Amino acid sequence: MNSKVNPNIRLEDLARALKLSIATVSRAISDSPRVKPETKKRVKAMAEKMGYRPNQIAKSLSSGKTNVIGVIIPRYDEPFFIEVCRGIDHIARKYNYRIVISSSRNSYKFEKENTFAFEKGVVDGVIMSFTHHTKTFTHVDEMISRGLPVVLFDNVSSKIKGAAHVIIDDYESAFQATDLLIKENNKSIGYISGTVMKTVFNKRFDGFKEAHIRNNQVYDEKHILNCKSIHQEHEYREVYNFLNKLEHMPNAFFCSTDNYAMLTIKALIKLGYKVPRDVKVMGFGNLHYSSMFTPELSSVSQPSFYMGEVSAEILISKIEKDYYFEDGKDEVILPTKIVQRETTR
Amino acid sequence: MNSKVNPNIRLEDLARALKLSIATVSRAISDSPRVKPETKKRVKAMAEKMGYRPNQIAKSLSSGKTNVIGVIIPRYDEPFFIEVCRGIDHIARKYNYRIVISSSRNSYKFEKENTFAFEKGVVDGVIMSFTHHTKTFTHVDEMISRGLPVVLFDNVSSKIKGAAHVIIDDYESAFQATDLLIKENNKSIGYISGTVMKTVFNKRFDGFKEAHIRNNQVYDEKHILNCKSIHQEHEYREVYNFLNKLEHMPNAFFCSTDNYAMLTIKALIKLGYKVPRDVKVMGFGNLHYSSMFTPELSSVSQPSFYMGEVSAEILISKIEKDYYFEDGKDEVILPTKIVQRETTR
DNA sequence: AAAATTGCCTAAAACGTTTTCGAAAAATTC
DNA sequence: GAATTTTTCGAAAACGTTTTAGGCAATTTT
Repeated sequence: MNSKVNPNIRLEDLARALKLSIATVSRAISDSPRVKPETKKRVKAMAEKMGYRPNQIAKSLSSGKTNVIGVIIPRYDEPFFIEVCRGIDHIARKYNYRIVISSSRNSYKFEKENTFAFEKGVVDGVIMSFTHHTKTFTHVDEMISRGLPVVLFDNVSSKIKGAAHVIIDDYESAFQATDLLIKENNKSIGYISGTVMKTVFNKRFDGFKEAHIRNNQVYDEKHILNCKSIHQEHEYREVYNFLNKLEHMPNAFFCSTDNYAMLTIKALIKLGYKVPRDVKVMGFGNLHYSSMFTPELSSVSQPSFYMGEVSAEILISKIEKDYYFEDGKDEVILPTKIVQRETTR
Repeated sequence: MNSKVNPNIRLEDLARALKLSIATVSRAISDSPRVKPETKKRVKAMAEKMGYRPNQIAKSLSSGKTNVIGVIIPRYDEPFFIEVCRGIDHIARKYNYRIVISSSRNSYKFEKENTFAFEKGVVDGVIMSFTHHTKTFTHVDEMISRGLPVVLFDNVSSKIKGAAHVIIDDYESAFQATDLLIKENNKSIGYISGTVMKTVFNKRFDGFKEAHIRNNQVYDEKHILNCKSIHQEHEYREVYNFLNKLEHMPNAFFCSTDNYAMLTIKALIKLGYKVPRDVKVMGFGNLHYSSMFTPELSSVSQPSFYMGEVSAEILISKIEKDYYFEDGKDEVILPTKIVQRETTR
């Protein structure tokens, strides 16, 4: 069912028009040294004149390369992931790659589907971050064993060998943030986060605990919330109810996400507290709207755009130079930075 | 340079193992009625056993279909576009398509590049929204004339024939929003927006004006701001300075975007005004974080997700059924809804 | 002047499918 | 049991490239 309807011109048409062979035309187009400059000129002029555009599909089939990078993120509607994608895209373009973004819609099943879709020689490599439901990794192992370069970022797993990891030090960052809150004389600090299924959240909580231990301060279990809801509205109710039932309100909250920080602030205000006067709040992620929020949000700044850039650089070097990090060195840890704005002042 | 390294198995391997022809195996895999059920079973069992996965590239080359939809948006970091993409993706999956999202990074040059990349038989159709710098449309005309189905959404142009348009009635929506503000007894209303280059902004301003005319109310030219900046920070300064210099503060502002609404509120609060007590604010877009904002933002709700869904439905029907809207009927106008939350109470 | 080298080009195979055309086998009809 | 129809399968062309292997002419080396 090859629709002869669109009159796309092919190498063969150029060859005929120029009285050359297809091979020569192909080589001329791709600037091979094996064709004489004058001929190249002729070919290129004719290609321009006839409006020739190479058929990428045929190219891919023949060369085995697609110049496409597959990206799998847990969801589209989290600005962090979009920022990472922007970073990936930025580097991809630089090296003449395009990216295909797939969302797992927070489901292990869809994530697996996405990896299968990417296996089929449609992409040259894959950059991905796991959903927090992902506990087995055979789908990734399969990609790797088929020779597809893979780079993992953000929510990764150390169980996977043969893929590079690009992460931040969640533990250390959370430690620093909490340490700062403690040093600024907040005697009791709460922690608000999401599902305990997500390993990054656990690491952040570990950092939170460690900061308390090292400063000889104790936190109250009653001040810890791990939301179970998924939707914004429900999460807000959960946070609100939690805060509402507290007998004693902490001086500050460390939230594992800017989103939770915003919900927390909103609930605090509803409950009649002033932020930061009565309660201070520290977020995590430093999304671009953190600074638009009123009051402006203090946050652990995660280099999301840069994280995408680094992931893409590594992936492309894997693809092109067949260059693999040796074992143990395949982990890149990106620095974070605490940005103090109004909510902790 | 076909790397024999990955042992992907092909139809030929299946055929050999089953002592059948490639043709039969191909047909069995794709459930053609021309092969006996029993043979199908055998083929499918063997395919499963040997881990066969069809090569999509070869499939595309042969069939002339890629099952990929190209999406071009002005920028990644605007939640509205991401929402639209989610909608597109939702429908695309339903019909077994994948989407490739490209950002024009707010540049006409990149937009054109993106359309060229999509022309090359890599996609079956294109869904796009223009940057506000886009004034000529030959790149789109070229796609259409090559037989590539195109659907335009949001920021479109009526100059383009042969592409469907999916839009909201910016004029009417802005009219309704302003009308409501007037009816609720706001005697003077300001308007805060972005560059006048963007036609949707102009239409929204027209609606704003019309509501005044019909209600016999006048607005003050001094209360109109069209920001020229691009970056958040600068825009905020611009809004702040504008408000700061106002001799007389209006009772309410209609903002052409939720983003502007947030900046406006932030500036108002900084200047010591209470929202909504002193000044009311109405946004446009109803992004998912409008409700997380404190105070919660009133906004014209734009069905962004749905807009994506509709665009995808139209595109796919164009692709599959060769079904084209007849002239004049190729425009779908989606309804908006005013969501009153705290900032106008 | 013969031999070797270089520069420029071509024919044809290969990539892995789909699909057309047709043939053989099986089932049905007379 | 022959003729017809239906079912089932196979050979080969096609999709548009890249690349291998090689050929011919011009140039350089012996």
